[in-house]
Amino acid sequence: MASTIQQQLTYHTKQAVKEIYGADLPDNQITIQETRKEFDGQLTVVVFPITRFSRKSPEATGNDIGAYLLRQLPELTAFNTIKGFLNLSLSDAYWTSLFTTAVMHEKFGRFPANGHKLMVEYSSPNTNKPLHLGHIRNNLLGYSVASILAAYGYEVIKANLVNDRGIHICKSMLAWQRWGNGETPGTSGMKGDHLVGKYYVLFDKEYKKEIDELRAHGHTEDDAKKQAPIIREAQQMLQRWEAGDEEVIALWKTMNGWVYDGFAQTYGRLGVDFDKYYYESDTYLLGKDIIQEGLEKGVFFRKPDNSVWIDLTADGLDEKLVLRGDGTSVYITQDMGTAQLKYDDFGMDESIYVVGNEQDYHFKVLFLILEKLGKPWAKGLFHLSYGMVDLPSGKMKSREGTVVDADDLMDEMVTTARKRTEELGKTEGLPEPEKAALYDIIGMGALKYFLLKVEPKKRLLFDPNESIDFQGHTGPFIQYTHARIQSVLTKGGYTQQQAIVVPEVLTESERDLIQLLSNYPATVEAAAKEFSPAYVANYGYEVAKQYNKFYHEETILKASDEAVRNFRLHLSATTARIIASAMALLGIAVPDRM
RNA sequence: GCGCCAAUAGCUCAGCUGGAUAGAGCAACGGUUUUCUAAACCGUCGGUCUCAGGUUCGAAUCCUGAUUGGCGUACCA
Repeated sequence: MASTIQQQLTYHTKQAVKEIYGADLPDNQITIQETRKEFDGQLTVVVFPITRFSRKSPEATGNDIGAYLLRQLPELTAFNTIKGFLNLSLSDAYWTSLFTTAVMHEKFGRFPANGHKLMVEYSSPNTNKPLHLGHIRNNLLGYSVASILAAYGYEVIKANLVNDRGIHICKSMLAWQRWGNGETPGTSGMKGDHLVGKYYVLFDKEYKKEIDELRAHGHTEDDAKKQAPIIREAQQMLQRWEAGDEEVIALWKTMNGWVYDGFAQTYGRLGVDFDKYYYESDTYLLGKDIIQEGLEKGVFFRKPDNSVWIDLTADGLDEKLVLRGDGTSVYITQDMGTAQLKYDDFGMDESIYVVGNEQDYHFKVLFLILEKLGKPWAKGLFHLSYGMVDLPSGKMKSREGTVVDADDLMDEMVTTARKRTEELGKTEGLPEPEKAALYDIIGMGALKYFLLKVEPKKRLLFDPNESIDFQGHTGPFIQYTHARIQSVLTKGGYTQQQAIVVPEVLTESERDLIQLLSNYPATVEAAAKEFSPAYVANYGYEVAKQYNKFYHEETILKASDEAVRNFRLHLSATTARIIASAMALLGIAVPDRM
């Protein structure tokens, strides 16, 4: 692959410093950035670091280097130095050639396979309640990061570790047994996960009531929480589950089945999928052989009560329990075992856990332990920690019913999309099924973009009273730009096969658009390295915005010159393709009309 | 107490490994359509980048300390 203009500029700037000032300029001293709009040129070399070697003013140095570069690089047409910034103008021939040889290419922005395998574990729901807005963020992040890494050349495995057992599941089961009267999704008309969630909430109500009663009779809060009859019953149910009690297992299977049906619907609407499911009911006993291994290696130690610990105080952390005195697992025991299992199954080079930032400490400890155990794959583990989605009233809590339900929110988004679109009269004459599909694309696009445009680690505020926007820096804005381009292409009779003719001279908005489009691969790369879909989201917005500017400034179909018309159609088509490609990395569909 | 994370316009957010006068959107106000989709475009208004020091030719960005907020520090998951 030919070297980029940035690489050439770096090289020749070094040469210039060597020839003119007789000094070696280290690579990290060379900064090349895009020229700010208010100045002439497209690329800028920052000359301050060079003045150390030139012993001249920034302006004089810039002029020296600029003159040298102008002689060496035929792509350059002019330069100017302002306050220590050497602004370079590249010829229109350079930009059009960049466009036809690279940007226009079908696979522009997709990297060749790099031979590395990577797992993204995300979603990982509990099967005792429906998904809420926080889960949507998790799912979209996981799906998008997986797509971005695949585009960057990884072989990606999407995994979902389902938390399908434990005391929280037994709570729903017990409440259903007690108050359900045999209610099923079929008899109630409720989506399975919502039905099960209803009983989880009922359990909690009863539990709270019992706690209050006990406290009224003089128990301490801690004691009341342990002694409440209903929680004891749930614990007994968990023991029966672990003992393989047929009745409990049957109920567990039935109710989990309802939940899975519900989740499948929600996942389908979200457009996320998985290559591999792990179930905690299969993995919760794993990890004990690793405990043994750690004891033998002297990484772990046993306390008199028979519990097993690791001392991480030397690493600035605490002592951490890894196995209970009675020999049963804790959370981290399972996670050690599951990490080993996943590696044994796939042998991946890297493994990303998409989990909320409340578990930062847990993963820090987990990764450190695996490293101390000498697992060669431990250094490939990464916790993609994201911020919680908060409501104005604070954190969402399923037990207390203060959540924004995933299904409700999606319904609302699609309904709003329908309303907005019909107000604008955009879909008159369209058959109903097509309308419905379009509203789904727009509503989901608004929601997904809203969640993905924000840097993952930042927490997100969602105000249910303020609807998610459809104008400005939003998904629908980008979708609209795509639809608008498709409309122009259709009217212009454009086909991809048409040979491209390039004009001699570009307008500023054409040049800016080409330059922006040419940044697509670098954006994908940055997003992949930082595991941040936000880069791609914001890039898509920039492209749409720049295209709209171009669209308003120039006429396409009625361009005076046939070559210009042809070129602008190709430029539009390429813009649409890159928008569609970038949005696909976010799991956002783009319509051909809206 | 200790640890991790965040703090940028009234609100929601960008700002890449330090680089020019800190940028978008929303909200408010004004303008643009007999011409390719006005979910658009252009303009006005809006900032002591939480504070105080430090490093540097240069700091929203790096370092130290404080303040505020979130999370964690469970033999819960």
